Amino acid sequence: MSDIRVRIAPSPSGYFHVGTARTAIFNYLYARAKGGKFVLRIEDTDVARSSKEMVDVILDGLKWLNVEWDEGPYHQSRRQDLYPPYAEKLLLSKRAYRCFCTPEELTAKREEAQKNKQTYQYDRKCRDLTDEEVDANLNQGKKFTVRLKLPLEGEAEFHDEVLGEMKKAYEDLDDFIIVRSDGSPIYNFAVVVDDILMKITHVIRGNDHVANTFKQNEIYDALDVDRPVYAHLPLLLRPDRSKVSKRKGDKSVTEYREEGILAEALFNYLALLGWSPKDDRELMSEDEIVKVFDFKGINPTNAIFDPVKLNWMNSQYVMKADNHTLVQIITPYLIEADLATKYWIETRWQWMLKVVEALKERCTTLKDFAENGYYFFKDDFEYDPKGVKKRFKGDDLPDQLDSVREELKKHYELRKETAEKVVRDKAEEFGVKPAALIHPIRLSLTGVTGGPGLFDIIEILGQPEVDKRLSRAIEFIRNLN
RNA sequence: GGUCCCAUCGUCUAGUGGCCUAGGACGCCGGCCUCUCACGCCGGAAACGCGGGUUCGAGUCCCGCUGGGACCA
Repeated sequence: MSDIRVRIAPSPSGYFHVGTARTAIFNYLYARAKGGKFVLRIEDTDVARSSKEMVDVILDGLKWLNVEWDEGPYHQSRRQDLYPPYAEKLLLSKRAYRCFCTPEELTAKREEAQKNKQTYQYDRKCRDLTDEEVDANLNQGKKFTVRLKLPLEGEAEFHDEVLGEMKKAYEDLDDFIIVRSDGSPIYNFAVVVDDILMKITHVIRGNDHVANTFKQNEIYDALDVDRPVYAHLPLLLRPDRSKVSKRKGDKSVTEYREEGILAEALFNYLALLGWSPKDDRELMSEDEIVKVFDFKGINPTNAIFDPVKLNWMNSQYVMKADNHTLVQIITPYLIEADLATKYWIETRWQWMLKVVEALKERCTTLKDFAENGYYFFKDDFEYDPKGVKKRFKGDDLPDQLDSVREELKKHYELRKETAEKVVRDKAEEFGVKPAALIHPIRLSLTGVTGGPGLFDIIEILGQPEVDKRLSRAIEFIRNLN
């Protein structure tokens, strides 16, 4: 057991970002790989977008992905009393100071700088106020913010496990605010205090936070607390190379889930985006990944999220999934598509296992089971027009099909071997290739030209259903002209 | 605009000075298998952004440029 403690600190927005999921996975993986603890903290100080429902979107998503946290969730909104003492401490040690500049003054200075094409920086006007001046301002009831006192020269630096040595000149950093005039903590300050209190040793997060890191380090230093180890992850990009985002319509974890992506597949795919086991393995279980997961395998380059590869990976997981499990997890999709009820499925479990077995290697997502295999549940489908044109032709066909139908009818228990023998024998009898019968029969039975092997379909459908569907098709073909 | 980061096939990546004639995976193309569709198998096209160095030797180290991204404004 190590003292390693990592965390994710998502802010709830009602949208579970794939980037958030990826960060969560990397933290989780690191904790598991190193025997540490994984803490969940909800940054819900933006009350407007932090309803219980919005928080649940994230909690449910994490649980679904099997990314279980060891501690939390802590809610930042309930921790507001914890920050002031730390600000007080910084004020006392003179590592921070009260700034009495008004928002108007500051805005004016910023605009002025902008007009002169200068980079705006706070001018540190209140940095060296005497105690008397401060008291005077306080007595007048003037509002103030708290700013951190930063070095004026030299370089801020830190080591990043992914990016290496990071440096930034202090002249590019200004005395930033850590506490607003209403006493509430600024993001960076709250994060640091929370991380200190939660004894976070490793901060693993997206590299969009590197700029924050320089500031946060200053807070750690001012507070005289050891800085954590940092690992900044590459960002997830869209195919147009911009950041994956809700606004641009990128799918959330919730949506992938609804579309029938398996949690294991998404986990696997996300773990391999920006991290590599350094060998040729791609399909890896969580356990396999945990065994070799390390910062060394993390790539610094931003990665494009490729839904096509995710789909491929998902199809691999679907194919390998256990049939019982599959029946269970596709049930909601069948119900949704109005193909069956829960009860109906439960009472035909053995039969469902066969359906799933026939379909699994042709389905990319769970939704596909309903979309590609509806004919196992409905018999009032239309015949695919292109199929009709190609397969429902020839004057002899109706009679031949009827002959096959009669022969099949002699077998109450229609096993696939039996069905195959009947069809092939009939083909020989008619002097045609088996395919000349097989294709029209498939179209008759399913309405489509593709799908599982015909004899598997016949066995699954069963005698009465096959007979019924063949009759319907024969009638249909006879009426074609 | 300022600051920081990044740079191998279209995409995800392996590669830490000679093992690279740059490997794997997705996707794409062709073939095999076959009752169709898939699966599977075999094969193919496809990359070190550019320019300078360093070195006997550079995808690998250094510099510049270009490109991309992020953060701040």
